[in-house]
Amino acid sequence: MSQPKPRTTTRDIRQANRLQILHQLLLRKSSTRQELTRLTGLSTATVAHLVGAMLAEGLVVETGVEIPQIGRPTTILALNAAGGACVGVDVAETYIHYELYDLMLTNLARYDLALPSSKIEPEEVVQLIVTGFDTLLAQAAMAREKVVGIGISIPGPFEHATGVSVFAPTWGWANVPLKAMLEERLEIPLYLDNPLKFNAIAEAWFGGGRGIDTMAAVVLGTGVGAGLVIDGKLYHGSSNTAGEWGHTIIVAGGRTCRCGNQGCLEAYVGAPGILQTLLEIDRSSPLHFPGDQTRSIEAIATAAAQGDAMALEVVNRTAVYLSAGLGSLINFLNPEVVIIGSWVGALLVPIMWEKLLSLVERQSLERPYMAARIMVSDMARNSVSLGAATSVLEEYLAKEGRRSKRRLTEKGAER
Amino acid sequence: MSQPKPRTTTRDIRQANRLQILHQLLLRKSSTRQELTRLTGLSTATVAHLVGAMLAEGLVVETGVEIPQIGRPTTILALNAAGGACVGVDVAETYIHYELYDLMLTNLARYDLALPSSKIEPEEVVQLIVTGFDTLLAQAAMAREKVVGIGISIPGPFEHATGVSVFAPTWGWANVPLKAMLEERLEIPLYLDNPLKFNAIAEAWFGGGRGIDTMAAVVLGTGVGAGLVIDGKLYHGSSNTAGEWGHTIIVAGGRTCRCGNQGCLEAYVGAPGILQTLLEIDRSSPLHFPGDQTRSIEAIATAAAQGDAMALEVVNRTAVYLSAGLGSLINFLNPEVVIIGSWVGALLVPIMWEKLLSLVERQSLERPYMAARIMVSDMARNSVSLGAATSVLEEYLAKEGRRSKRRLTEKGAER
DNA sequence: GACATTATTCTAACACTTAGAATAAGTCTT
DNA sequence: AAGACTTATTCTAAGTGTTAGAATAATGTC
Repeated sequence: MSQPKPRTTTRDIRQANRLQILHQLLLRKSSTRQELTRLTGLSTATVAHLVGAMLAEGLVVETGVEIPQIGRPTTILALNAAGGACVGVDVAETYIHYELYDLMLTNLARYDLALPSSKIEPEEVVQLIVTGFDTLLAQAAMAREKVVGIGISIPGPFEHATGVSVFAPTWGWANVPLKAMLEERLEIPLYLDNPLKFNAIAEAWFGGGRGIDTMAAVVLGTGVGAGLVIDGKLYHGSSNTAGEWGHTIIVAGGRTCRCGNQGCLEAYVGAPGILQTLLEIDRSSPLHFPGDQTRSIEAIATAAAQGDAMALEVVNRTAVYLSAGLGSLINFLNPEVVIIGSWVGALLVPIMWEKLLSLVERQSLERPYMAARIMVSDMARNSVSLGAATSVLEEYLAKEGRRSKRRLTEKGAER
Repeated sequence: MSQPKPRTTTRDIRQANRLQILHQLLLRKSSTRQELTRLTGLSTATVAHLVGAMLAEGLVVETGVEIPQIGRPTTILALNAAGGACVGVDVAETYIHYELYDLMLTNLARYDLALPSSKIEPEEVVQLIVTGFDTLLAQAAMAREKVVGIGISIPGPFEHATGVSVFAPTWGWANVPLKAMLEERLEIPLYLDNPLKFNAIAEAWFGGGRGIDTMAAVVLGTGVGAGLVIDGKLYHGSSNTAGEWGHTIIVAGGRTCRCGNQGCLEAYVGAPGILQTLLEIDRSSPLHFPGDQTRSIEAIATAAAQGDAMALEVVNRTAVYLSAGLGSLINFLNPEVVIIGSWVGALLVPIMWEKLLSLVERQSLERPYMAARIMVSDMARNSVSLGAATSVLEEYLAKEGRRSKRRLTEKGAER
């Protein structure tokens, strides 16, 4: 407020309107000027004007006409899917997942790479990203020049202002200037952030958060966290760590969490926490496969579905813990939608659904509970890669006149 | 996003710029066109233009000149404090507090009314607000016509869309159309909300939240809660109940809270919760004055300050609970500032300060903790009444051309 | 071919902000 | 007291937008 903020100008209005149109085209795959007028609330003149500019830019194409019973046919518009490509890379602790998309975010290629469980140096990760990117392009025979940007998800907090990966817990990284390192090798626009944020973006654009203003996209996997969307925008917080819901304390003085604190939600409803609950019930449970979290959680899910008492007990206790966390979240944030995602969520939450809902209802206040629609993510695709690609695409779409500006500069240089 | 939102127009830009100038004038008491240019980042032309309009409207006045060593003197500008008045009313469970302010939010009069501890009907409260308002005006010899609006804080959730007070716990109210009832009696613009929101607004404008984008204003009194400011604006949530932090669960299966749930933060760090902690330590503690919460908490504070072991134990345990709630809040919201307010906060937090900070540090992640400045509120004034008046004043200032528009309408009627 | 209907583009009006020129209001110098 | 200098404020014209309504386009029907 006291800082000399960038001024708001009429250009910002145009930009926002433009992005609104592009959003709709992305979500609906195709549309018409008339429909866009209704959807955006803009005048037909404005829509025609902006669409005209996008057609000239090559960002949008006319894909056909719709002939009505009577009257002039309506031109059908769509994003120029082939006008470029974008990439989402999900760097996790045990793998790197690469996905290539066109400008309508249709998946064109994907590629997986397992990481060794040992410590890994930043340089190695950079190298793997670079070579994996090349492999991905080769797979789809995509020209490098067509890629408008790469979104990269990295574990741990990321600082946008400096481009620094602040802390990657399992690898012991601290303050790695990852963005600069990558920029040196990949001369393409980059967008880095952590998977919670990207998952939330994917849900907001393509999942249960479509058209929703306020949402929490909860991740229930090995780790636990949330990405928050407020007023239709991803909320970063003051140092880009908002949404660290997994370290909400639900049992004062309870289990020790990997963050060093006691009683964190993650220590109860993250995969290792759930397995700990299992072992507390039965130290030698046959559902537990040491060293294989995924298999163990799957075993619990299967057994519970078949009515196994021990598995059900684990699921029920987990529901109690989870509902405490969800209730607090709903009370505090008062979101329209809460979407539960990631693999543990997908495996276990459907089994505990009824119980979970009634527990959340009990553990939250009436009004916020009534306002919140709780759901399990229905995204078929890899939400982190998709969200990463979406972020970089959004940056690309937002900036107008990329091409024409460049042309202008070239003209300027010719003189 | 799919609803036909109101369009953004250039008027909105003007409105925002106007409000920015008025904000600065309100915060600084007086300023100059030059200074406003620097503070807002607008051009001198725009500032002069907007200030010109406000002078014509009578909203701003030139209060003098500042004669520099050299050059043309600078005109000093200020809000036209005497141009109107606004009122903040804080309806609590045991009292109603009325305050009258001028347009620079300088307090002109105040008035208190004790409420009986019995149940009270909506009609009675409406009546008391109306007569109290008259008393307040009489006290300051203020003409009723000069009041531009009344901000009213009521306990429990309030629904802006319908003007309904959803639920006032102690009085057993449910879905009372309070706004309509008041509007019928007071033909003056009204703004209703609950005290958490108004306290946050007061802190954001005049307390530790000045110039801060993201903030949580925590209230530690009989009840516990927070008001959230995000991106410089009060955050309401999807059904205007965001910030219900007091019912965050910190001890799964713990104490029963008055909300019916178990283990809520409020059951541990609200005044009754703290007294329960005291009685758990010593069932017949001399620090406990049955039926007099305030006195009991004061007694604990005094005894702890003098080194009384039992009081210190109560304070320490409270610090442990409170830090769990604060840590979770800081992790989840990642605010720039956390301000602890209300009477229990004022009495006990300074005593536990060092301990509390180190506990919060331990119970939150490093980055969000480092980003958050935690502080005890330093507002001398009644923050709820002030925030209520501020809200209504802001609405008044935001709308341009109130007077001139009215004039136009009158002209229109003359024809 | 005239008419009806719907889509799209064109035109002129209107609402802003703002760079830079012009003007205003002082002090300082001579 | 006139002119130089300095800073504040206003004025002017240009630039960027949106948009209502007129004009035009494209189709089917009679």
